[in-house]
Amino acid sequence: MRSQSTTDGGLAQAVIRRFHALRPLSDEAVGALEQAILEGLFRAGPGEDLVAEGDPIDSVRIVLSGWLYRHKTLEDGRRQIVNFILPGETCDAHAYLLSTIDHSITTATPVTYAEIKRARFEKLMASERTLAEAFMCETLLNNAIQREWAINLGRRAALEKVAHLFCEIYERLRPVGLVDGNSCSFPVTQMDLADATGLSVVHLNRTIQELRATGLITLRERTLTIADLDALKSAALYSPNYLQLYRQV
Amino acid sequence: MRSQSTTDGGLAQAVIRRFHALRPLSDEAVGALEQAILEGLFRAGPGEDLVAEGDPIDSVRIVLSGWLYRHKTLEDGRRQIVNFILPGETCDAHAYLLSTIDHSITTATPVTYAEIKRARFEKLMASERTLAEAFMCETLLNNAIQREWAINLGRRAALEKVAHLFCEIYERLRPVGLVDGNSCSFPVTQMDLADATGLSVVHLNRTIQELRATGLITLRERTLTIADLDALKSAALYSPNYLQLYRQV
DNA sequence: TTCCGGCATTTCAATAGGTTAACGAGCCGC
DNA sequence: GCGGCTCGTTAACCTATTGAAATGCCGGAA
Repeated sequence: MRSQSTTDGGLAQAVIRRFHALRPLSDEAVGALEQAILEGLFRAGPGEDLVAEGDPIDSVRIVLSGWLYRHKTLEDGRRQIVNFILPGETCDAHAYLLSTIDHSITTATPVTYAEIKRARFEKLMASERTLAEAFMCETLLNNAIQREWAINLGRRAALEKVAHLFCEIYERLRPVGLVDGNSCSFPVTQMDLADATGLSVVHLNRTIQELRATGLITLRERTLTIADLDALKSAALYSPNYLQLYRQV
Repeated sequence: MRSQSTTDGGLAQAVIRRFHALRPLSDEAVGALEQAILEGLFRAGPGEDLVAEGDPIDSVRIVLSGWLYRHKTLEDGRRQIVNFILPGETCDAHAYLLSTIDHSITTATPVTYAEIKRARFEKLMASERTLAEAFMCETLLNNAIQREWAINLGRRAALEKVAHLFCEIYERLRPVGLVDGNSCSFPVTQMDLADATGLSVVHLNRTIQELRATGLITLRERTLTIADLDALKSAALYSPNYLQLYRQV
């Protein structure tokens, strides 16, 4: 199912815009990145493992369209989604330095991505300073998000967890132009959502009902609509600090 | 209380050994790092904030002795410790790229650390390739640990959580020579432990009693002793993959 | 059209973990 | 030596969340 693709579709533009928001890029950097992306386009269907825990890594992937998630599984099957990877985001900016990877990456939807081989990537980093900084910021941002997930999983109540996740995803989709008014695509099952928030499917479902009942959100046909973002944020005890990198957007 | 220090004490050696385990360092890199460390030694007492959420950052800190923790707090006071920082580890390898930091860093014990100013650090990175890679690995390892904490907080049961934390800390102290047989220093209060595992203090206490009762651990006078590491790991559903960087130790 | 599998939903009983409160030990300043 | 702190511990009670199981919906394959 995974296949090389030759279509472009201007998708690279959104990626570049987001990178630019992370860190100002020089014109040369933009050109070089764009070229590298267009040279290695691939597609994958939904439910495919791009990376499995324990794999060695030798390239960097940038997502042009579609959702993926990082996850880990315990021996007995309990699964935790530790993060989502959204369009414009990077899978493993420097992970080739590690011998093997500690988690799996699976597509939640059909995905288009660009793959840059390690050697090529390192050359890019060496020649384009602003690009190297942008990828560094990408990694740091990832880190910050991961920390916020820790407090989400450890200290927030069920309703707050789910509300917080909705707020975060919405804010992360914004800089790539994937929010439309107060709604955005939200193509994951409730089982995935449960595994991302550390809840059981049953309780996650109840929690979503509750969010619907209070009129905070609508979630239907894979589309999330947030009636009142401020109200949702307040219900989630959401603090925007950790996504500050996007401030320039 | 925070004060510049001029004592050396050979502490830098442990740091260097650990870095070397992360990534092989050239002799020049070792020398340069050692010098940078010795030029900026500081001390802090217990319970001091080295970094507060929202601060701008303009230096890198390497811990020579003592424990710290990263934490975030919700408006209503709920707190989550998102990670510990142990001797030999680095506070914020590249964080100066971000405008402000998303979490606080507080000392749990008296701490000795080296502070390297941004300009100095960047020069080091530019001139010593192996050192730059080592710091990169440090950041990636941090990331991996953070992901493991996500599954710990989201999917493990109380006993597993605490057991897992014990295993992880033990394994992280090992490469810096801070484990002595089957025990190591463990200088944090049960309240801290509760905030690290996402439990209430009361339940954390109950859980520790249980671990004691089953003979898996002893925790007395700030010292943790692990009777049977394999048994503890198995109780924790511990998988060592995510700390693989230390494999060479 | 029919069957099937994935997904959302609901119900109900069971429980892991939270909350509140109280007590004792050790330690510090006075 | 006396309060007043922090920290660990225990008890009793309570609830948020889990787990198992059944139902209905929908879209795809035959």
